[in-house]
Amino acid sequence: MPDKRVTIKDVAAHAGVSLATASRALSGTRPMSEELRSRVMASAAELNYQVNLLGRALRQQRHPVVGLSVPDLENPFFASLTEHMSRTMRAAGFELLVSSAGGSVEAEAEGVRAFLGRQVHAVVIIACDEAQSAETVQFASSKALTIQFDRRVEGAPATFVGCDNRYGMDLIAEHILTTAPPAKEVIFVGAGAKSSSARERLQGFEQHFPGARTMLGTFSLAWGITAAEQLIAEGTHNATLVAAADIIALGLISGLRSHGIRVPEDFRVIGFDGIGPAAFAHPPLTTVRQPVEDMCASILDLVRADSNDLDPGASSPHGKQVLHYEPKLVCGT
Amino acid sequence: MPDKRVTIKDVAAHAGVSLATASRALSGTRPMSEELRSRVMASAAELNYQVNLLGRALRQQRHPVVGLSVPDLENPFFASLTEHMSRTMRAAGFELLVSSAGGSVEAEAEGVRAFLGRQVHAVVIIACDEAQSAETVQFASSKALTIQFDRRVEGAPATFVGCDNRYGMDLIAEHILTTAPPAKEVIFVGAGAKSSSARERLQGFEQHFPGARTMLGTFSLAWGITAAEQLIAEGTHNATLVAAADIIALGLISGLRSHGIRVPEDFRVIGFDGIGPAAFAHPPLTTVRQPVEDMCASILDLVRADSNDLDPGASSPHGKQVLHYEPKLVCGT
DNA sequence: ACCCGCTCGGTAAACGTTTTCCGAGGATCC
DNA sequence: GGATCCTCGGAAAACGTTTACCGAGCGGGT
Repeated sequence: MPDKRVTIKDVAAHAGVSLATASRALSGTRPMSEELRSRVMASAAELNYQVNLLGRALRQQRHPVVGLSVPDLENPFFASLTEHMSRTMRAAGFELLVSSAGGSVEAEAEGVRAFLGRQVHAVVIIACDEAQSAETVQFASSKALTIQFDRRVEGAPATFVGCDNRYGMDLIAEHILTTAPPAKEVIFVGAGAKSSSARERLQGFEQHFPGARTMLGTFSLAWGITAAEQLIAEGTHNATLVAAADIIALGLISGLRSHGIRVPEDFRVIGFDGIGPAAFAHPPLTTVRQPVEDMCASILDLVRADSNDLDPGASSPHGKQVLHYEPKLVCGT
Repeated sequence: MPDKRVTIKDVAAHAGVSLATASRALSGTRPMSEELRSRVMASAAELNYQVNLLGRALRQQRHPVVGLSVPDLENPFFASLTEHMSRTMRAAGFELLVSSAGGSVEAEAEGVRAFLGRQVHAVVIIACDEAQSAETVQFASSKALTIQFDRRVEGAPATFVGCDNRYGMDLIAEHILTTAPPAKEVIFVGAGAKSSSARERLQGFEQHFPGARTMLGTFSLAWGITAAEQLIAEGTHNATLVAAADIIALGLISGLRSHGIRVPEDFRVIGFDGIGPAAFAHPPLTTVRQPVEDMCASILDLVRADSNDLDPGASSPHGKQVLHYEPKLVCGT
């Protein structure tokens, strides 16, 4: 049985002061006599008052909220990113609005529109589709500070924050070449070119292993399993599998092991991302871990910088900017 | 370079009509001459106008938004629930606000307060802690329609939607007794009693296997692995392991297999929840699947019913209500 | 000719805040 | 004792909408 709505007007009346005084007492905007302040506070507590953030945001013309659009929460990497963003933003006094596109470009667009309609301070978007999400990113950029995260789309004037996928592949290649017999075949199990990360990881791999075999599917457990079965069906006995994401790598391992194949003795599997389950696998998956905390902190910095951007022109240019973070190799075996 | 803010006033001026007309043209509240309407629409498009939902919500005194508080997005079951809720609510015209507590009761409380401050239409909460979250649920109930999801707390006047954990355990027990040699030891690997689901599943198990061994940890992959190693260290060779959640079951399997133990030949593992990766495991994990879609639909119904609750007294009582949904057995092996 | 009712545009109030401006009262300084 | 400054409370405007109310125009029924 929800209360009747109680507004600051009720609090003011109950405490016998004006609206202005009540507002100042509650928000501490201006110093005031201790006696009055505590009287207002007491009234607020008694009436179970809670500020209406909509009214506040409307009046103040700012809304300490950032919207995060992710392609799909069922992907543990994105779920983890969301969790980290939530923590980071909350600690800095920003609320996080999350919208999952569920893989649909339309849902993504709708989610971002809802963010903008709610006057979010910034939009952080992990684009669904390198091509089709461009319009949405463009639109968001025209309305609010927009930051692309993890996946980049072409030609949008929005700062990008993500990890250096090429460098990650350098690390993986170096690891393979220094620890494995080069005679072993190296196969890339990646994802189709719908996202910049899929593309960059593939390109990074091809640069180090020109002519090597590549198998492309989606960023999912299911694809890893399918790829494993395909390899087994073909009679491949022994190889180093480089997965474009941990979730694929886990699928590969599951698929291989369920057919009695030993990992890492027969097949070696290497991942990318550094999600939690990878570390818990036995033996732990060798992967390159994205510095998620650093990237979130970087996004927070961008948001904060824009917050203080009340003197236009005096701060960082609003143009495109690319912030790459270096992943680190995490050796499991 | 974000636009100057463009309001409906600008659109009205540009189209040469009054605010009221502009508003009516855009929202279609009242029929009007086609010529005027299209002129307003054209102006809005040209100016790249987008409605300010804060102003609208303030005026209309309703905000088609529901807030969802989850304990931890890194748990794939909750991530999946979130994904489903997002889809369900979006399709019905409600926006979903997500807050992850990251396991912290304080963060949970803060998130819910933020929801309420934003005048959400309803709060859906998966409580972090059966005891400590009670206050938060109570508070939410006093301010808005509040629905407890999956985990219940004591004595809060909020409707509960979740699956029938006892019945799920009935299904599992029946499955075990009809398909396995009863001589095999049955062990429960669950989670501590911080949540109603952990408790109910444990109690359901104990009812069917009185005196059987129970090991309690957390709802996590790590705990599954730890438990597996503990069993191996103790020299257990052969048993049926009933996990309180798929995520624990997957940890068990991973832990067992990495020591060369065959599943399901040596150890049989059964899960609970029906998350995606369980189905993709090889062989697929036997588990009971929670009817997530039905539960989300049920929540939507509750939210909608309350939406139409403009004639107070004529509709469903706002009192406590418990909606149990029956999970279904999904046989992997 | 008159009135009724309908259509459709505008004016202004309202939603819950914050904040600017004003003014009353008191202290301080010459 | 007056001028000046500071402190602190209140009245009212503003944020961007929607919507209740009003009124003008007009067609049609008696």
